[in-house]
Parts: sequence; C-alpha cells; structure tokens
Amino acid sequence: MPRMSRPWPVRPESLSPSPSFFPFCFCLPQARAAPAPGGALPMNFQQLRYVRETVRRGYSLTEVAHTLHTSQPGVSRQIRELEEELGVEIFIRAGKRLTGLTPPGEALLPIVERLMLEADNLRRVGADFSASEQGRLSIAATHSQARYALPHVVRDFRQRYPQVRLHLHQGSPEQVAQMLRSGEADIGVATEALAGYEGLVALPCYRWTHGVVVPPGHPLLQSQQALTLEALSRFPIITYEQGYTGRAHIDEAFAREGLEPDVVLTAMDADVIKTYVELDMGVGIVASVALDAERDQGLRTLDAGHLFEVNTTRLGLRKGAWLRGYAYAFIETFVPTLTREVVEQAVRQGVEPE
Amino acid sequence: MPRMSRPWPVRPESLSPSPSFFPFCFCLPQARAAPAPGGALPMNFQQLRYVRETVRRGYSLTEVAHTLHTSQPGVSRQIRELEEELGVEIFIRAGKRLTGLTPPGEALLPIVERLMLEADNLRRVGADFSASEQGRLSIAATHSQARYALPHVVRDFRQRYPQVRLHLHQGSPEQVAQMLRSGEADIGVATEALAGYEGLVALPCYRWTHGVVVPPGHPLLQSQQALTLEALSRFPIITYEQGYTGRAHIDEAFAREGLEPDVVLTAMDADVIKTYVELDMGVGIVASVALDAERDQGLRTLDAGHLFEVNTTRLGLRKGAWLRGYAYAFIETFVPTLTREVVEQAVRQGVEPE
DNA sequence: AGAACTTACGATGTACGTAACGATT
DNA sequence: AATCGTTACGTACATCGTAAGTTCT
Repeated sequence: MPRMSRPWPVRPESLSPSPSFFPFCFCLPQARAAPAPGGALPMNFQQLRYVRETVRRGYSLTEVAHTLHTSQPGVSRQIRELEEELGVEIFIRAGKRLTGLTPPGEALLPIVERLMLEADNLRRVGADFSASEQGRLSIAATHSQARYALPHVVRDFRQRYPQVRLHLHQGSPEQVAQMLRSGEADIGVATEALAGYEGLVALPCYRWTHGVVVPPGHPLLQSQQALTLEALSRFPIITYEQGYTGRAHIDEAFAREGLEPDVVLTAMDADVIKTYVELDMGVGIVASVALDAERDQGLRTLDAGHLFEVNTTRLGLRKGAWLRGYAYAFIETFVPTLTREVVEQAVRQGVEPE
Repeated sequence: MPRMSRPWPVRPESLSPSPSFFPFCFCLPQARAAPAPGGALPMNFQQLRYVRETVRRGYSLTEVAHTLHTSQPGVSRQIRELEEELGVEIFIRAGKRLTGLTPPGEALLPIVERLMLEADNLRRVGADFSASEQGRLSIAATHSQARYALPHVVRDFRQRYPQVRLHLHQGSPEQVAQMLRSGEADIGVATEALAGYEGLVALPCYRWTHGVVVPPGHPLLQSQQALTLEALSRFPIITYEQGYTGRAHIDEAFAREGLEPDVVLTAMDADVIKTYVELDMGVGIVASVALDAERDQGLRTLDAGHLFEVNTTRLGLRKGAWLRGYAYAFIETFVPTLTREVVEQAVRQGVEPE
C-alpha cells in the first residue's frame, strides 16, 4: 500500500523547530514559531463537499459526480487527495467500491458537516449585508401547517420581500426534520418529531386541540350535553394517520378510557378527511385550525378541546445555522413572540461565538 | 465603486428554479433542485486564514504576509477576492490602509474563526488515527504550575510519548487564556482567569492553600499557638503580584480583619519570593505547593491553610477543539479524575456533533 | 520621502474533463 | 457483460512572487 506513504515534498512545518534531539522547549508567549497552529492547507471545500455528498448518496461516486455536476474521476481523485493529506482512509473500499466510513471517517464526518455549515453561514452573512432583500428561503412543513397555518404568513412575506425566492416543501414530520438537518430547509414547522432531534432546535409556536366534524343532521348534533369520547366511539372515525397531526393524542385519549374507536379511514391531511366526512363515511377528528365555518359549508363542527390533549406546533431550526434577515422576519410574522433575539439565542445553542 | 458590481459569470444557482414570475413553488421532498444548499465554493481556506491573521496582526497586510511567509500582494488579492465573492467589504479602508472591520466583517469573523478551528480539528483527527504517537502538544501555564505542578507530569509524558514535541509556554493567567483562545496552546493550567472566558472551558484540577516561609530563627517560629493574620501583619510581607497565584485571597483575608499588611515586595513566582525571604527582607506568603522541606533548607515553613481561602487550580481548554489522544493522556496523568470522557464532554459544550 | 496597499505580469502548479483501464458483481 | 472506481493525459485556470504604480502620512 504505497498510497499511505508520503512521496510528496515535506511541508515546512515538520522542519521548523529544528530537528533537535530534545523535543521540548520553554518558550515565552511572544516568541512564536513560524507556522503557528493552522499550518498547511491544500485542503479545500470542494473535497469536503465531495465527502459529505458521498455519505449522503450512499457511497456512490458516480451518483455524487452526477449530483454535483462534475466527473467521477474528479470526485475520486479529490477524495483520495484529502485522504492522503489527512493521512487516513475515510471510506471503506471493498475492492474498488466504496461501502462505508472507516473509524477515522466516522470521526471526520461531523467536522466536515460543521465546516460546510459554517461555509454556508459565511455566504449568508455576506448576502445579508449586500443584498438583504434578495435570496431564497426554504420552508419545510407538514400538510396541516402548509395548508392552514402558513398561508397568511407566506402572503405577507411575499409582499414584503418580493425578491426572495420562497420554497415551501411539504412532507412528514420526519422528512421536515431531515430537511432541516441536511440544510435543505431553513425553517421547519410541524407538530411532531421536531423536538428531540440532534442538531435541531424546536421553538413552540402555538397550541391547538382537535375538533370533530360531521355531516349536517348527524345524531351527535342532537345531544344537549358536551361531546364525550364514549359517544364518539359509537360511530366510525375518520382521522389522521399515525405520526401525523396529533394522532397520538387521539389514540391516548380513547385508550385512557378503555375505548376502542372504530377508525375506518386515515389520511395525512384534513382536506381528505373532510371529503370523506361529507360522503358520510364517518365522524372526522381533525385539528381545529383546519375547521372554518365559512369554508366548510357542507359540514358541522363540534368542539372537542376537552377530550384530547393539547398539541403544540413547533418551529424547527438547524443549530448553528445563520439565518438571513428575512428569515427572522418570516418567523416573527408567524409567531410574534419569536423575535430575532429569542431565535438567535436558540440557534446559537451549541455554537460558541468565540 | 465598480468593485461591488458583478462582472463575472453568473453561477448556475441563480438560474436553477426557472426565472419565473412566480418565485414560489411547492416541491415534494424528493424533487430536489440541482445545486442544493452549499452551492459555489471558490472560497478557500487560504483566504480565511489571511482574514483571521489580518485581524490578529492589527490590520497590517505587510505583517500578515511576513507572518504567513507569503507576499503582500498575494494577501491583498486573496482578501479582495473573498470580499468580492461574499459581496461585502470585510475591512474598513482609510485610503489604502486597513483600519478595522466593517459591520459585515464583524459578523464574518467569528464564523471564520470557527472554520479555522474545525479545519484544525480535521487535521488532528487525521493525525490521531495515522500517527497517534506523533505530533505536538502545547501547554500554557503560569509559573507556579510550570514549576511545581507540571514537572512530574511532563516527565511521565515524555517517557510515554517520546515522539510528541512538547511545548511549554509560560505566562500570566491572561496570557494563558489568550493562547488557548488563539489556538496557540492546547492545554492551559492556571489558578486565575481561566473560568469566565468566552470560548474556553475550565475544569478544576486540585485545591491548595497558601503557606508562610520565614528564615530560621524568625520570631514567628517561637509562638506555640497557630499562626494568625494579626501576627503576620506585624512583619513585612513578601508575596505574589496582583493577579497571580491567589494573591486576591491573601488581600481579602487581611481586609476582612481590617488589617493592612506591609507588603514590601511582590514577585510573579515563589522562587523569587523565597530568595528574598532568605535575605531576611520579610515573611513570605506563597502557595504551599511551592514549599518543600527537602529543597528549602535555608527556610522554615508555617502552615497557613486556616488563614486564607482555598484556591482552585484549573485546566483550560478551547471549546470545540479536538484534542489529540495524547493530550487526553497528559490531562489524565495530571488529574486522574479528568478522564477522556469527562474532558470530551466539557470540550463539546458549545459544539453540536450533528 | 517613506510606508502601505494595489495593479500588472509572467512562471508555476493545480483542477478538471475525456478517454482508456482494471476490477467486481 | 455491465457497472463502477482508478489511472493517464492534455487543457484551462488559479495562485504566487516580482516589479511597478498610487495614495496616504
């Protein structure tokens, strides 16, 4: 394996403090050696980017090259050069195929991720000062949020920042979290899953409860008393899928009373649920924010705030990521209590400003 | 100012999501745009290094070029190119002279510092896996620590890691902290000042009190009772300078009893103090670790642990800095309770591992 | 006048893409 | 046989140092 030897010229650092037999010296603070910490650096961001993407793409250099619009040989070579410079193999090679990270690779990857994050931050700061009204803002949200909570924020934002290209990605709570972690999304909004992810911060936005929808003339509308779980459980139920929009709280409530609701249909969003309620296929349990007497003419709603535990919708951000000025504006429009100071402090958690 | 305009070719990023009149799109998570976050990167570490050094050297490019062994024009150009790429001026230019950081520069600098730190970490991880017994270890310590606490650690360390080039820098507590912050030192040891620095973590090492030294036959040796501050204050005192080795606790003790000690001489280290005590110029108050009946033949010592507040010597580390394996070994030899796990956790404070 | 940064220019070296090769499934 | 990573090679570009230029003190 001659690859790990060092045929290339020795850098000045290894020569500097005289090759003495006594590798120990007292030096006063002002007497500084030549190279100082942070010596040689033919290491570059391109190499780091290739490494990161190789991991993300499942160790296929072909795919990496394609994704990053370059040639395989280039990727291959840059990675090898980084490995040579660091003196370790980052990737496990089974024959000629990359199959995973070596132990040093595992140790290096988080550092590479942080480097790429900070490099992004650098560019954002630049853009924030030079073109504060321009740029892009990527929001990841679940259907409920994208459909009911965000529209007016988005409308106001576009009016205020017409030059900012706004991307609204929709996905499951887990996908939202993943997009934040990878940097694909700047801001995430979801009710589940955002808290408790390594590398993310979650800030509470607002609290809400579930409501019940039925077609006009439904038996539940006759009752004079407040709605009960027992009454609900006598009808077929249509509600969210597992892991979506507070479904867990719905199941818990029934389970606590020893009831087994007859869930005949589940969906990922309130619109679908309401559609099937209109078709009289069952009683709908949806987030109350999804209910609007104006819009839902063909339906009747019943309060159910006393039946199910309160849900908290959270805003997720990537720790250590610099946010553009307009991102703070977006957040504050959405949740006025989340001012720039509050958000900045939360995001800085886990990064030392030096 | 044509410099801030953009005559160079536009990067693919600004074209990617079609220049539509409707800068807003719903995209599913899997449908990803071409460049992805972390787009163009003709930004390089060299430029960042020049920026950092320019700030450290007080904005003299000439000095930077000299320190980093390169030419002024090269530094000048690289900095301008970084500024152009980020779209902001980092440095204030008074005529042709650099005089300080612009507001964007202020925002960028901490990011640059973190980037350089992580780049160092990358190299360290590499070296730790490829040459775990080789490298350098830079310790910054005050005189007391270098003279009395560290020698046996250093001896053991050199025996265990003969291939590691050990640098022991001596300085005031503030200098120790500064060297840690700049990355010149990997490990700092001091009694004062380490705690409460932004960007550093301080871990307690050991606790100690002051002792009193007098020449043989001194009147204080006659007394049968334990030493009192009042008795001490009747003699001229020789002790540490302000800010060194627990001097504050000495002053506090006297002040608390309303006594005004006659401090006739101050020094930065116990050796100097003991020398003048031997010359009978006064009573010495020094750290008890500096006293050794074997070695201090011409002196007599008196216990003073009950008179002055206990001091805690601390080990300082730079937050977020990766430590070489042998650095952990050094620390554990010095303070057995500071195991790798404990230290790692402390250093990771303020850095998100992703 | 001198010091400091910038511009200009030529030599060197590095990065990239195309093409050919070798190995694995 | 096909796929995937590596090696080889030529071109294009970037970096760096020297030297001349400009603007302050």
